[in-house]
Amino acid sequence: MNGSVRGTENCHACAASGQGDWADLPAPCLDIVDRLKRPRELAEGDALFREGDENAGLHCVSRGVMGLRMTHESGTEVMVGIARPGEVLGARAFLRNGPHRTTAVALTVGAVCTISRHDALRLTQQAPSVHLQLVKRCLHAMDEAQEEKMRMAAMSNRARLCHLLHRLVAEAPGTLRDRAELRLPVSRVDLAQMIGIQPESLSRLFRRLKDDGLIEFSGRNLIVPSVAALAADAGDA
Amino acid sequence: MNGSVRGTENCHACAASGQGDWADLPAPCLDIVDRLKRPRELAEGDALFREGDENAGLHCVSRGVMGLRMTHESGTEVMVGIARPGEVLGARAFLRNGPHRTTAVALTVGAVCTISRHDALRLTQQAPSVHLQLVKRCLHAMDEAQEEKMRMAAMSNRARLCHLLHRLVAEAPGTLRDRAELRLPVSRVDLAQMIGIQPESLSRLFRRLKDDGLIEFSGRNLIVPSVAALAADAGDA
DNA sequence: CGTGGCATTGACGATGATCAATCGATGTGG
DNA sequence: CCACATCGATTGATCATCGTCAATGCCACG
Repeated sequence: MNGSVRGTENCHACAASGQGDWADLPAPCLDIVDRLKRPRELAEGDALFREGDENAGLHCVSRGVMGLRMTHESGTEVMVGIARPGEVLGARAFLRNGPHRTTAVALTVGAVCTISRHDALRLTQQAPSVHLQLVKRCLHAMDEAQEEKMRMAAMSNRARLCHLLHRLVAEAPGTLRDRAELRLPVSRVDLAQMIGIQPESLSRLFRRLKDDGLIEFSGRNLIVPSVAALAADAGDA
Repeated sequence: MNGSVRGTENCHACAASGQGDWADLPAPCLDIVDRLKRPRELAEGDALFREGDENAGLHCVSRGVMGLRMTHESGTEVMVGIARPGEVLGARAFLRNGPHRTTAVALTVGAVCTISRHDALRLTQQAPSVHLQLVKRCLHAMDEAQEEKMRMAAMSNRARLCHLLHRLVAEAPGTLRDRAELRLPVSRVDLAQMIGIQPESLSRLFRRLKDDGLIEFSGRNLIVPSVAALAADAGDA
């Protein structure tokens, strides 16, 4: 799929490809970022940082899919977010200058670029636009968190699942017209945790959606005949 | 009510009283804020701003309790936050320079101080510490939103209710030792929405907690014999 | 005294959690 | 190559819980 860009971790290409967090930075800034960054390959399951770790700087996903997990005191882990190429990770911990509150793990093979905390500090101080961009990203993330919190309280499990699938479909590349076909980047257990139900319940929900003709699936492979229908089911019901 | 009796809305006193968001601002900054602010009295039900409103500046709660609601497309309203004296409202919309995404309504009689967008802009530009403080507040709010999102997915309804009550108890004044007695600032419906269940289910949950000796209540008046026991029940189960 | 809003209760059907078993894919060792 | 163990996903059965509809109680207010 996107294995074409392997090796050439270039910020300009990276920012241009998706609508990444750095997309609307002025070109000279991107040049600096490009010089400062250190690329790193990730295998599936590799951790970028863990809950409680001191923040080591800013990370930017260049390939693959990253998962953000949070641990509850009771021990259960919950996936609270998914990051794709172009997205910045660790911005909150960086801005707060405190430890990470989430764990970032690679859900697929991929790569990230890292700017050390030291460099990032200088960068944000010299280029206020970068700082503003980071704040903007956090504000956006916060809007999402709050919206999802509301959705969690106001919508049915089925609607939440449809919404989540819709989001995954929308984010994934390779959607043509209204029909989508993709490989889910997350396990059933993670999926279940993201909408707050048990894996068994998720299985039944999946079967119902299949019975209703909304989706087809086999393992992690998912086919959505009509994305619009999926979105409609995520809105009400 | 009559402007004449309007009290001494003094930022120094306000910041000193609670651990407000302005608490660790340098004194000269507080002086400026004190001059810029315009106080306003609020009756129960008054709206400070509504979803979609352009942000008019920064608001700081000086007395009373404010509720933050969010509307889902389907029409259902959900209370997503509660603000008490010392807390700043509208910081996100101000930083983002966009419309509000929540509606702020007074849950009790109270008062807020407002700094116009124009003044606030000058202030944040001239005093970076104020800007940083606002960002810090947003980051903190985001941590809370994310944590609550996780809690929403990982914990039982009963545990979530205990957690919410514990938070309300902790925030309210007048808790002595381990026993707490307070008047809830929110209706049953709001309470139910905050943990994502129906009012009827909430009623039954309340009764169970009472049967278990965790709480006593009559209308909005709540008595918690052992705050520690309540916190314990919010952790697991 | 009646009315309307809020909270509670009951009854019933729908849904999810839990325990347990099965199935399929994958990987390992003989 | 086959047997075996393992992990993830699914299914079934059962019970607790929640949502829904309806009725009642409570209280403030006109």
